[in-house]
Amino acid sequence: MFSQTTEYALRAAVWLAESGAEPQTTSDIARATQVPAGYLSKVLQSLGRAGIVHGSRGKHGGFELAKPAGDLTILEIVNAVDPLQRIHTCPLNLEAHRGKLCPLHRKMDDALAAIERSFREVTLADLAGGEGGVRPLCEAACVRA
Amino acid sequence: MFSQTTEYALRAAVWLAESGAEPQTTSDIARATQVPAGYLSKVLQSLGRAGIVHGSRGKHGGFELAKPAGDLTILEIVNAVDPLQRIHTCPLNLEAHRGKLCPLHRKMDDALAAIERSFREVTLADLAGGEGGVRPLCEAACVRA
DNA sequence: TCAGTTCTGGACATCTTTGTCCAAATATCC
DNA sequence: GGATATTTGGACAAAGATGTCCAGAACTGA
Repeated sequence: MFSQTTEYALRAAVWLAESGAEPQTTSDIARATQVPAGYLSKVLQSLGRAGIVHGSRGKHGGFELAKPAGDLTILEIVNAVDPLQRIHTCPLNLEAHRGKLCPLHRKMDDALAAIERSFREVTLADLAGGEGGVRPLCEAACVRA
Repeated sequence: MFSQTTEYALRAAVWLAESGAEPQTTSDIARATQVPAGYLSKVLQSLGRAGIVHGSRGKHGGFELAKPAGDLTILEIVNAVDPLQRIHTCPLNLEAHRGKLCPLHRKMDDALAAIERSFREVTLADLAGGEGGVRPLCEAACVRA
């Protein structure tokens, strides 16, 4: 349902939100989030191009969030790597009842709209807090190795 | 977000719900729903194995719903071809806080739960009615060629 | 300047999804 | 029984998603 890439991007973003100002190298993040390092590199590049993270090179380089965690929503992360495609017109390419969706696609788009709404309301800061007694990602991962 | 296969399966199911008792051949359905016939054949086979449709061979053969349209939910169709995977445990394979999800995956699973709930409430009969002034699939497709 | 570190971007490998094609099995009609 | 219509299932092809690898650019510290 959610692509692997989306999952990876979110894990990385949450990790960065937790890491505060310290730039995290690709391999740091890979270790913590259990994402294949080579692929994570690609994902971080996407997030970079989308203006969500910022990478700096050389010693003490790495990735940081490009904005405060409270200003970055889950939706932005998702849309950066694998955009949530709303259904605007019936996929059967017909001109009839322009714009208005048939009952099936109306229902499907409603579901997408609900996800969009719910993801727009949550920022990385909300997730990084560890509210509810459970730390972000998973407890053990948060024991920063 | 929803796979091509899911989309195709739903279109076919809605079409069959509209068609009542008349068995529809694969190519009938393919034409009406604009799905590649060869692939649709595979999708219908999946739906058959899941007990959602029933195919009969030979002249006057084709596919029909295996149950009344009012007894088949969207969720059943979706789960037959591309099961909605809830998130039961943190994907980071850690033993910590067994069962309890971290904030990120809690949020993601909530979204999945909402879809599941909403799809469980809608039957093919609901969609086939054409309520709201818009016929199922798309108007033009319903002009049965 | 030099060595070491890290991102960047491209080429490529692998796996999954989507799509095509066809022979065989089964049903109907004459 | 023979001709035709249709599903069934398998093999294969094409495209996309995921994953690997490496050469080069850019930064840091000495």
